[in-house]
Amino acid sequence: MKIASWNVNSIRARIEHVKRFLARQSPDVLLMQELKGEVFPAEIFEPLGYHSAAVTQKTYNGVAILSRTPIEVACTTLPGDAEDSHARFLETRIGGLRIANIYSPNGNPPGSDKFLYKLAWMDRFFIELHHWLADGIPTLIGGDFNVIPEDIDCHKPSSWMKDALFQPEPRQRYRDWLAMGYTDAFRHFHPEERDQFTYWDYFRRAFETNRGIRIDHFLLSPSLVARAQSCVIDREPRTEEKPSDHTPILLDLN
DNA sequence: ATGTCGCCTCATAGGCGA
Repeated sequence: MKIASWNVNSIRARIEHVKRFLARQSPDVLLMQELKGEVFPAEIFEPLGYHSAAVTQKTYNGVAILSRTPIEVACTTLPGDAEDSHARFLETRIGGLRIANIYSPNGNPPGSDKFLYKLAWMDRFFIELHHWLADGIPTLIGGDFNVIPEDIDCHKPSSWMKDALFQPEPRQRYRDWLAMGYTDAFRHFHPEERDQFTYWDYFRRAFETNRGIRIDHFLLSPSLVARAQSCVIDREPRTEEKPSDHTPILLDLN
């Protein structure tokens, strides 16, 4: 089972990119983030053999899942704050797995209300992860986590020191999730590998010079680790015309 | 501070979020 995750930075602007990715990689499941629009074009993907489920809002955020097999939607909001209307969370069941798609808050600049929202969102997600461990359903979480886990996950730590994605508080929360028992799939297969990124700024020729960060992740519950065969970053979509600033990660599961 | 995208509107330029 091949599962991919990709922050497309507007589904409308990236339809042709996504179609090319599906044709080339033929994933069984694709998680997408930052749809940036109220309407999700499910009709585009049906003829290509994909079921879909989406959580959207106007202008901002938005997450969707494509799957070759039917999707059962379990939850469309992150529990813990009834006032929270951001489209950032989609929990599903696909083929006996819990597959959750998240778009964790960016939180810039540090110290702002947006930063506090990021930390609160991550605290709420911790509680959800805790419940999921307890119920024993094999669980895969994928998405844009907006966290640079370790120094080797960015080209140059000093350039990210003032960025919300690199602050001690969100990084500690990500480590708490790992300490709870979840495995960062990419690091599981590439424990020491440097210069492996999923996001590059549009400016300053960041992609051409590989000055990026690794912020798109797959987390595996303990029961899934032995079933994971590989986890790689596919840089090809980032080389195309008018690309998203992110590129997909891919997980192969037995 | 800046660079570059994509979205939206008190819309064809500028603000916001990333």
